Amino acid sequence: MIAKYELIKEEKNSKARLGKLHTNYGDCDTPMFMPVGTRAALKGLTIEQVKECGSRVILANTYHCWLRPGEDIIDRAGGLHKFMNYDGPILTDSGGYQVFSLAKSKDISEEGVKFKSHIDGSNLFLTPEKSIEIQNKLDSDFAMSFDECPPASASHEYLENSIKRTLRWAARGKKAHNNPNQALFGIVQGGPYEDLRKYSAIETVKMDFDGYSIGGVANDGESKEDMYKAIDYSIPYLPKDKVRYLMGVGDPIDIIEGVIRGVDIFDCVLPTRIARHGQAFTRDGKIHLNNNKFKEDFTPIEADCDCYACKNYTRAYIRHLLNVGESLGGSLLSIHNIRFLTKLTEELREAIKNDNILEYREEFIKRYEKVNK
RNA sequence: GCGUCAUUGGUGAAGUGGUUAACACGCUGGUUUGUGGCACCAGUAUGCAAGAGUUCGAUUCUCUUAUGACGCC
Repeated sequence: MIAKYELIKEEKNSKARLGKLHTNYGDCDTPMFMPVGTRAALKGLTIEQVKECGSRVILANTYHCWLRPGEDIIDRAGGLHKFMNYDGPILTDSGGYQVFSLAKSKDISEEGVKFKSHIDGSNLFLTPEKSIEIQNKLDSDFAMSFDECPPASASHEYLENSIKRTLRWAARGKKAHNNPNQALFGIVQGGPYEDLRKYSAIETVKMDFDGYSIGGVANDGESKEDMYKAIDYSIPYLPKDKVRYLMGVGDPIDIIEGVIRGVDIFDCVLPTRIARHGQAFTRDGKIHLNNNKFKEDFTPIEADCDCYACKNYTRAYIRHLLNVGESLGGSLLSIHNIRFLTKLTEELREAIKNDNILEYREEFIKRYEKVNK
């Protein structure tokens, strides 16, 4: 069975929506945040710890799994779920982002993208068909079309060609797709331009995918305004009965803004990455737990947080772990940060039910940005 | 007791008779948005053992003292 989205309720004062994703591995309430396990692992966490954070879908990366250990090995292991011991839903990225983020030199042609492995420099060639074939074997529940993820600085002219090629790639990928248990998403591109987003969205929807992603946001210093424009210009053309996924976004305020604009699911490396670098999300803004001022702070990261780290450890201890380079520090902070974002989406769902999401946003931002300033 | 050599920031250390004393670690801030990450960026010695002298000018030359290493009675 292919995962299916069910729209439950639309919030009265915004475009926010409450929904449910029915998958082979259980239902997921949306809006939802998905943590990222790039190489079929959430850095530093066991699968039990990830589950305890309240997250449902885990994202794994096609490019990284393709290079190591290789999709055939994962296939023989029984697919990603068995391989990484996760009995919940898994989403795989197409590799399009890696082409953008880690290939120093790349050769984009109609056929696909030629670039060099970040591991050994060997020549790689990724095509829409290849990306889908790998994802089919990985056996994720959600697969992404292979797209071009252009930089935020890309011109209107460049993007116009790029989104058209991405559309052709989407069609090829859809044709190649062959896994009856896997949903396939199309990706809307077009930078911050209304005409391009509209065109990309309409044409992608014509191909009738199982869900729609909004891509190309939050790249290399794109402004918040441009990100919100990208969402606002894409959403109106997406069907209500399909799930909407804003790729790569995970700053708490961006999640709130995304939900209000009609986005259902998000993923981001932010909670785990900043955790490994010593930072924690809190209601009162982001804090640097490796700061000297926490040296003798024997309180939890957040007093009223129900995560494993907050229930059992103090700021001073976590600071110590970070300070001496014990990976447990990053693990505990990852748990807290993932829990923070899943809790945020729980509250957003509640706000949608109560039709007071705009008030929720106001109060959240007021508190979140107060202490930071 | 005598002789030789050393003494530079929190640490390991480069270095020069003349505007801001290299670099590394540490420390202190910050950055991070479909994860190439124990990453990245920035700041961090008004002072070169102490005192005196030579000099226009000394951390760099000279002397004395202190401390240390090695060698000799």
